[in-house]
Amino acid sequence: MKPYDPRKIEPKIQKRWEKEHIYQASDTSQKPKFYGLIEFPYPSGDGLHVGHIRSNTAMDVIARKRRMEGFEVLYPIGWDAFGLPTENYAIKTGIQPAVVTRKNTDTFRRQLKALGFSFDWSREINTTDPEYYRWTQWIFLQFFKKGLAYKKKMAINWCPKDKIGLANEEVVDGACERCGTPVEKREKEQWMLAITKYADRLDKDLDTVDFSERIKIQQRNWIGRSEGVNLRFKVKDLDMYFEMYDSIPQTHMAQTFTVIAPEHPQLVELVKGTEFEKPVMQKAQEIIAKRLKGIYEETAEMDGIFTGRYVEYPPAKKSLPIWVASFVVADYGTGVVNCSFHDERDFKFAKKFDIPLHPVLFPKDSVHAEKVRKQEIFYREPDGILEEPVEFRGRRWDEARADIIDSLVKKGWATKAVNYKLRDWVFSRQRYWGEPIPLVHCEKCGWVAIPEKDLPVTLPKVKNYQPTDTGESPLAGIEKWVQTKCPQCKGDARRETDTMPNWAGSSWYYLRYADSKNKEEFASAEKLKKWTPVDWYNGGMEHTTLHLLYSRFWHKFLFDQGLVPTSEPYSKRTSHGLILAEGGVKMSKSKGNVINPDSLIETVGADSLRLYEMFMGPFDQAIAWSTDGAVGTRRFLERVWNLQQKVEKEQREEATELHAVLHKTIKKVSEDIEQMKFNTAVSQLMICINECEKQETVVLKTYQTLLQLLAPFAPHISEELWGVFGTDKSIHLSRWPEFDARVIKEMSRSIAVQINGKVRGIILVAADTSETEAMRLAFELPEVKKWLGTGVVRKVVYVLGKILSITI
RNA sequence: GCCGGGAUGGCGGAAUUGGUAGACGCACACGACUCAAAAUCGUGCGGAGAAAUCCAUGAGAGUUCGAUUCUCUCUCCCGGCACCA
Repeated sequence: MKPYDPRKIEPKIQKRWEKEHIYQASDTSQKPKFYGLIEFPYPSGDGLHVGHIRSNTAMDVIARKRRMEGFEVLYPIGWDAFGLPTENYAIKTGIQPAVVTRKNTDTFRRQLKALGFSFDWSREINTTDPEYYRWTQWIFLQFFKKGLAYKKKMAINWCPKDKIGLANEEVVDGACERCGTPVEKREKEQWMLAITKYADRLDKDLDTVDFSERIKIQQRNWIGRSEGVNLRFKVKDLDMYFEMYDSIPQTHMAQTFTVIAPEHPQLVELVKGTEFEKPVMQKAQEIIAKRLKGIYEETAEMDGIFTGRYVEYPPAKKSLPIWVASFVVADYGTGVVNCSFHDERDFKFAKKFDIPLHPVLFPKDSVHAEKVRKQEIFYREPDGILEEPVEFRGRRWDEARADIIDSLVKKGWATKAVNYKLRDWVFSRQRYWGEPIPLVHCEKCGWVAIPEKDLPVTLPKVKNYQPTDTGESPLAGIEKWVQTKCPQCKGDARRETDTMPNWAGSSWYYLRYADSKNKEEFASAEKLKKWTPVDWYNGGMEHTTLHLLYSRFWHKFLFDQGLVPTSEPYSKRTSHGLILAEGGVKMSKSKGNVINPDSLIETVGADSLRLYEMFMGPFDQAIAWSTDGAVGTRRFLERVWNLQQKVEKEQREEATELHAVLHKTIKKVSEDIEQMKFNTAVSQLMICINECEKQETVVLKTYQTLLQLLAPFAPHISEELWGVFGTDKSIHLSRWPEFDARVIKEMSRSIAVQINGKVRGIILVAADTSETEAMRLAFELPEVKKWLGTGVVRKVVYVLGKILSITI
């Protein structure tokens, strides 16, 4: 027997797989399909991270198991290659981003292949390939044509040092990610995608998919659906009306004043020509300016001014003064809000500006109720008792909600309404390394789409990737590229110089895998029908509210256009935990604690590395790296290798206790993989190998089965040994083992004997031993005799195969 | 502040979802092999105790024959959101 040498075996096996194309998904196969997906990596200059390996291995294990279970498996790979790090590298070095990207993807490809993932490399895609982003642009144009892409002036994050517009995700704790300078806000025209039009379905349809609960909760929080009422009020002495949204209308009788957002478009009209006009507009400007600097966000400090106007408020038969307030924003609800004692912010504001309050909700406990009555403390609790409106006096705040809403609607004061926290998606970036937005601006025709036949609008090569002083994309500096003709009127026009965010290419990439070489469409209807939706998508928790939501939105839009066959892109979504450096801190280049996969493959081998990453801990939790642990899994594989010597050549049934352990292992490994409990699946394999080592010899069938169970985790060593002990056909195309429940059941088991709740002895019995028999065996034990003493048995609880509990 | 998830040996973690707490692995110690070391194999490994035994799953209570698991109260840690009316 040769010693186990992964450095020889692994490349050899990888070549064989490549030659036999065993991981290429067939579009015409009659087998049921399985589409497993991982988030395609951003090919950074640092090479593959051990975190990539963890999630890729997990899905590889699942894909390999599915293949062995008889599915036609699609497990594709590609590169999400547009983005800042590459652009910044280009700025620093002057090397073209496309060149840097090619170099980086080459490294990633080599590393991924060395790890033996069962990717279908024939479908490899790259978001920066014009043949790919042509369709990203095409999809954008569908949004544009349906009016879901629109331009809007809005505040963006601005780094005053770098003189550059920053995306929200490039702002960390209010400072520029790159230089740490505090970020300012600046008004700029931006392309927007109307994701809010889909807010309702993005929320509701979560019920139809198998996403882990915490992903659903996080998406729901982000969408922020809120149910309430809209009320319409007239401004006193003016022919002017305000709508306002109220999500807690139970306390509407407590409302004593109204606030309006300083940026509200109707504010000017409200105070025009009055003595209040000047001070109010001045204060509003002041608040807006402070907000742009982000001051209020930090301090929650309040500011405001009385406008001199009132709204007529029929429920209370009075008029409420209108104030401008710093805590109201124009882009949630309607930007106008009625305020009451029972909202903490309103309460604070009223106290600061001496605005009268009127509590209507009181705690049961009289001491506290008195304090509320005297308006000394803020109060709002679900079990509080209402005093007004009188028809609801004595009812609990939470329980009365539905009835109060009904009554408001009936009286004609309100209509039911829904609001969302979700905002439309800012889709422009003033950057070079992204998909050009395929639009031109013509003086006569406005914004005009580039005709389909002229797509893609390719990125021109530039000399200088440095953003301009004005915050425009470097593309704006290429006058030759910017100047063009209007496709509609053939007159002079100028190209849009903004590019798309890096979320664009990743919003639909899983569709392209179905038909990655198609030159006529982003993917053919037939192939989309064959492969979509994605059956299982694993990725990072950090993408829950951005990528995952964005791609669901794109997919739903495409579904509405009849371009994809399902309304949701992913049937199932799970997430992995981060891998931290040894000591539990974040792995980073600057800290010098990054683990290099190449050297690990060299020292312990790809199989050991894969196995360790599955064994290290619960898959969905963050965990610290330990290179010693990888050495441990290498030792395990050595033992699997050495077990060859004990294998009997003749095929026969296993007759020892090992038989039951083996079947238990088949069961546990099969079930644990489905639940992504890879750590316990691996430990069960270890238990089974330990059991094998105790035997004189191991039956061939047992060894074969073990190799099959190991195959998804350690595909190379199992393939190599399968060549000796299995068949000529790849182990990865063999049939996944099935367990025999009877064999497991027949296993004898030890049962604990408890006396007064404490374990005093253990009896070894068959699984179906009766209570009387168990009692008889228990009473024979000297420990039990001793503890029983002269006591009288008062109660016996016997759980089959688990415990015998005696109370004396 | 709101929402979610945690806390178990020296370390990563396991516990059939109410049934022998610490599986499996790492580290460590001792022994075998060796001139020696590494590798490998064997033994031990929560704490206290000579032992019987007792204590122990963040803290405190409760339910139960029996609680890491269920209920309540509290502490700490991690993640997400945050002027959302």
